[in-house]
Amino acid sequence: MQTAPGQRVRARFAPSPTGFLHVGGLRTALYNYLYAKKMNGDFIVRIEDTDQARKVEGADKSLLETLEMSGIVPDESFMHGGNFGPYVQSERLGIYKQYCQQLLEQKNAYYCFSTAEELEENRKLQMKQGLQPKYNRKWLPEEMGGTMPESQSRKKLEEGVPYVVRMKVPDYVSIMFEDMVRGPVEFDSATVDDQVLMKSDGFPTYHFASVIDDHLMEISHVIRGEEWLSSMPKHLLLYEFFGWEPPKVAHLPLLLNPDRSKLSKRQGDVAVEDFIGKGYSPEAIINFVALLGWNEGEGCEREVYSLDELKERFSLQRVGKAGAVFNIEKLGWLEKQYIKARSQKKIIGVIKPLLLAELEKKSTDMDTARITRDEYLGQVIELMRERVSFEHEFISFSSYFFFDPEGYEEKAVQKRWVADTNEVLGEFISVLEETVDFSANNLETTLRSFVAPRGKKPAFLIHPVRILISGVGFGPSLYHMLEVIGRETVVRRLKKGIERVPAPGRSEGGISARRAVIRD
RNA sequence: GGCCCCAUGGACUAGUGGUUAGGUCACCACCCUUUCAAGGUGGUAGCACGGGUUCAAAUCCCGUUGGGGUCACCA
Repeated sequence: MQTAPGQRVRARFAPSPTGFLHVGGLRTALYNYLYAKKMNGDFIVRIEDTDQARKVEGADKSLLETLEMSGIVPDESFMHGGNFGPYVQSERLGIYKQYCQQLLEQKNAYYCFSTAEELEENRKLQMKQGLQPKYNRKWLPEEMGGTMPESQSRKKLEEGVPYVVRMKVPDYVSIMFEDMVRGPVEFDSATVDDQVLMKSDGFPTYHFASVIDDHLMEISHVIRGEEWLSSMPKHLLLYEFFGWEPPKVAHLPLLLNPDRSKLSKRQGDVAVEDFIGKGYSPEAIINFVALLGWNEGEGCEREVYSLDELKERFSLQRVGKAGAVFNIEKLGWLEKQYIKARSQKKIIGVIKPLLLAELEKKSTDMDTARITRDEYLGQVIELMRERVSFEHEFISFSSYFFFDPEGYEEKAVQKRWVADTNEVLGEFISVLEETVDFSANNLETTLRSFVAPRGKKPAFLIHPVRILISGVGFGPSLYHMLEVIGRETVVRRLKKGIERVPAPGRSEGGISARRAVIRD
């Protein structure tokens, strides 16, 4: 995809600041960014805040922050309001007004004084007749072929009657263009309504402002969601009115809900921040979203990409046409891949603050004389990294590395305890107390040689020990777990545990009595 | 409803006239194993339908069906 020499690729992401960035927006931003970077071009962000009613305070800032956190950084920003930031349409009102005037003079646009009621009535009537609702041209000024005398129009203007400016769409013109992902697309201008360009509050509509800005900002490629495809004719007509060359366009397939409708809140989380909050990392989200509609093709079986790798490999030709369901199953898998690949140092950086906060709340068993906190954390991470999907699970799933278990998982106890379990366990505790070499290796030998003469299998002890130490029936290799936790804590927990979990049959109440004890 | 877009297993997709239709997630089984994972091996499951064109169609054309988008002084 070569561009003419001297014609720099410039792509843009143009969100409206009405809330948090959602994943569809993130993907649009990402594709724009990737394409620009791939082509050695510029990526810019433009805030489209022309709807004063829907504008949300601070949304622009949060949008930018989320993008930045994901590694998508605009190439241009400029000083306004005392800060550097992206282009903002509400600060460019004069420009739109000026171009609107030009269209008015060229008679490509006209004043429209119709009231909301009139428009509504007209719409209803047309719908009733089975027609596509469109502006009724009978209301046009006389000189534009309508019925409103010029004098009346001028009078209303002078009197300050509210008005909007509409573009005059020519009749029956075929509008064709080449979409970079969809190929040739054709519309008939007869199906295009006289779009409002300037609203009565003096703000431009999206269609008008974005065309002007794309031209003024020398945007070479407009990459946006498919929901904009049907407004292409309006935009193309505007370019023609101004005599400007339109940018190349690519309409991206939509991101879908599980029911295949356009991705929306209601059916689950859509804000990027929601996913971040749940523990998904920006890298995984970017990776995931990049693959929703794009792939390398040619038998490439790769699934994990960093942002830099995407920058290198992305291309618009490899963007698909069909909508893609945003299904988080695969995102979870990706997150796990990233955790496995992440450096220990980086994980410690994230979970150490979490851990310290936890340690504030409860007293810990961590023997800081024996080992430093970071070393200890490092060992825990090493043991747990294959078993967690999120960084925060390092804390929640391995709390027993830091605190005594608060109880013992009932199901596991029932499954692993038999009549003489506690008896054998008691003897084994004494052995552990005497064990100097508390390494995983030696612990394994010790346990095996302890159990063999008693006619038991290692599992006979392994499971109960695990449960008394951790409270749960799953976790890393027992021997390694014991080594990390350390002898003192191990022995203490076992001694305490053996009192709390009586062997079956010993207590009168059987299972229910045991339950009571366990919940103690 | 008008206009526009789309159509490979449950999800994401490879495939551009000749393939036993490939990969990833999920799912199932087995192996490994002290649990849970991870890993390994294998498996269930797909070209929406109907016509053409062609020696040959998932692939090209037409139609049907299905899905989606859009028809605001919202973007």
